[in-house]
Amino acid sequence: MEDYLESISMLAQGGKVVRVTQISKALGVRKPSVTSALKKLSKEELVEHERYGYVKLTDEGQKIAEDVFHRHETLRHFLGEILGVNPKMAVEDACKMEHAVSPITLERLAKFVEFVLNRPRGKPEWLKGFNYYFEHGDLPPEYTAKCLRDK
Amino acid sequence: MEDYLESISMLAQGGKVVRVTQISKALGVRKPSVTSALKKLSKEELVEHERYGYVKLTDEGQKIAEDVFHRHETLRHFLGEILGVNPKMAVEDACKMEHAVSPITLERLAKFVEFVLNRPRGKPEWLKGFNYYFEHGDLPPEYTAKCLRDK
DNA sequence: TCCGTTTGTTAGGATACACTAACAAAATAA
DNA sequence: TTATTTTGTTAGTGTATCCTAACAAACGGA
Repeated sequence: MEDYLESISMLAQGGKVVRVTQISKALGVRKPSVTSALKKLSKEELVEHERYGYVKLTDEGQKIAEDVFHRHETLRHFLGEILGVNPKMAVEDACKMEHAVSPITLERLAKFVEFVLNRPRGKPEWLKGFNYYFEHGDLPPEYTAKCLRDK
Repeated sequence: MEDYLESISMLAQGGKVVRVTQISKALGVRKPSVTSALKKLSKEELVEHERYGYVKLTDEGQKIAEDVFHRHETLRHFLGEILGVNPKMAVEDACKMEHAVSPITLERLAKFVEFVLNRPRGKPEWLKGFNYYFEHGDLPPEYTAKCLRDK
């Protein structure tokens, strides 16, 4: 259900109206699945939807959608920019993982991503070291040199 | 189903025999759920189990169990030792996430954890900086000092 | 050995999704 | 305005899990 909310929110960007067919395509499910999801979400007061009409999120629904989106983006950034997973797979995995992360963990992950990518400024050296390590299974020359020097 | 395999594998550690009740308790589900899971896993040749008897993993089942366990441990380490999530929650979140991570992403995560915690040796300084940042919402004094100096 | 407890199974049902087929409403084009 | 196409709904199914209640097998002590 979270995916439906997230998708509706995305499709509504810029004040556009949202219809069943769009949601169906966005999520890769058939239209009857959308209809029944909407029925359920209406009952929970997360969307407004009348037969054959447009779909709109309630405030509560919008809040949840934004939360899911935030989880998604945090994971996507972590996977893509820190682990170096390719963009397509980063999105796919983020989609699956976004429903499994607890709020507290997510908050820490968000801070982590922010810390690594922006503090004190820009991507740190060690992350480049990690990329090298991942590609070559060993540390880059300067690390090794430093290690030897330290001995 | 993966959870069943993982659990059976854990319970069998050290050559111990495994029974339905144990699995039931380990996973927090009722015994009929275990019985039917075993029926299914038997059909897929992942476990051996005859009525009222012990439960054993096949080689194939053991392989999958170990893979799940590896995913679990990788995630747990990441959450606990890098993000600093408390141990109990690290386990819980790892349990939920372990079924959502693709193999490629998992491999990168494993390398990342190894890199951060062991290369070139021990926990790096910046990770302590992160912990401080998370607690105080700001960088520790030495970072700030370094920043100013660099200016 | 036989009776109660523990352990495991069967039967039947609930929920959360998804799907197809068939139909109904709305929109569009002739 | 009527015919056609597009869009959305309903009805009925299927699969994956879980559950409870009731029963059956196995185990262990008196």
